Amino acid sequence: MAELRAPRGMHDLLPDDETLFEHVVSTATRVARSFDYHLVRTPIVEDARVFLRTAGDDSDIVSKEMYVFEDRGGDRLALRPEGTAGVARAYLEHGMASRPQPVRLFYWGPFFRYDRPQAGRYRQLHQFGVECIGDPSPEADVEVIELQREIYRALGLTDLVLRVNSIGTPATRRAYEEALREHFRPHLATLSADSRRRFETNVLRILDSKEDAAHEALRTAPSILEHLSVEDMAHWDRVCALLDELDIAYEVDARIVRGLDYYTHTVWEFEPRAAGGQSTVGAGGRYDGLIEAIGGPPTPGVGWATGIERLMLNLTAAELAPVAPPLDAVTVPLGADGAAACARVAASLRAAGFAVRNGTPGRSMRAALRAADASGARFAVIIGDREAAAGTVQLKPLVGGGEQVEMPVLEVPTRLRDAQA
RNA sequence: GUGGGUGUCGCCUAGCGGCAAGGCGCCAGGUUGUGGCCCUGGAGACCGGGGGUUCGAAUCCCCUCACCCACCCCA
Repeated sequence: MAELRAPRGMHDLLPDDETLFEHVVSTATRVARSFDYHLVRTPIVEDARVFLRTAGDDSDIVSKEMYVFEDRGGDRLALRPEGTAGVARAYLEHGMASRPQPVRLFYWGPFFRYDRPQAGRYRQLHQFGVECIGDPSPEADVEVIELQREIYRALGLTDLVLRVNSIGTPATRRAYEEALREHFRPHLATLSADSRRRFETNVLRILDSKEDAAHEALRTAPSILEHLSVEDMAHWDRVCALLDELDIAYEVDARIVRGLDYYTHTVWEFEPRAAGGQSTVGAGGRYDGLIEAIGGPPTPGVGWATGIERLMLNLTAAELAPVAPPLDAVTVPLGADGAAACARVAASLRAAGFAVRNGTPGRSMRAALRAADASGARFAVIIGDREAAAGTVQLKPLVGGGEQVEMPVLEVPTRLRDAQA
């Protein structure tokens, strides 16, 4: 066992996994671009206040999961635990409110949560997310949900369940919280300690509790949907109607309240049908109060994030992981002149767009061909001193049938291209 | 933070008081410059770490660390 290891809950992404990671990111990127969303890269580190002011003091992210540190200049910084607050900060800082609204952005990269690791849960995780900022309409909510669903579909994940809810505006939420308190007050003695604490700090999140999930008080709790104002209800009804219009299947789940305080109106989650522990693949919501919370003008926004590692787990389980594209050729150098010629031929083939490994010089032909075979390359390009002197190569197909052919160096790119078709 | 499980070459596994084995992978060979299958050889392990019991510990006991799984919560 190596003495030095990657930090707890953080992982090296080795070449085999990287193929899948790249597949997820490139697929999501392609779909997002097709909806006119554009990549934004914000720093991995932010002023801690960006998250402290937005996520809510009782959110798990702030209360126990954030990596916070002081830099050498005494600034209080945080490794970003989620993406929306940083993107909102960038929107504000760069005056994106003066661009045509809404501003459609996507991002991907690492996020950090100081959490106890387990299957599908990491201290450094990667998310892909989108934000649609500056449009208060239900149409924007449904656009980002549709975009999310299209990404899952493009990846081949068609068995995800979409659960949707509305948590209204802060005003209706406050009224609902009062109703919830009245409902839970008589049951306080029998609820878990965690729920009793939430009763004071954030009563909504009692509904989140799995510890008390079977408690009678949770089953009989009033639904937030019954407490929506007329305006909230209009927004919610429109979201449902648009989802129906687009044939996006969903289930209404009044217990989804989201872990972060900044959400308003529509909130949702995508989960595999065979739900296990850490199963949520992606989740999102509307966050009309967030930009105000970090010092900007009232600005509506809606977005979601999806866990790249969790997508990778689901794709692997469903055998939807792609195989890496094969190497086009490996050179087999024999002798000093052959080695020099191999390097030149490899360079010219790469310039022509092929992926070429230059074979290790000094090996026996047997060993070199074994290595070429193990690489999975389509062709071996054999050059010994004889071929080097003649300006030719022995082009040997490594997969399927096909005879080895000696040909001038200049003909090799054409042959490789023909063989691709 | 709370439970449970597991630690033996790079990976997977056997051994469960008496010389640490095997498979995969890696390297080199199997007579001239030709891969896969097969065969031979090689490198690679202070058996997670520390302490104890014993003539003798990978093996039994204690402590510790790490990882995994689950809870909590979430991506």
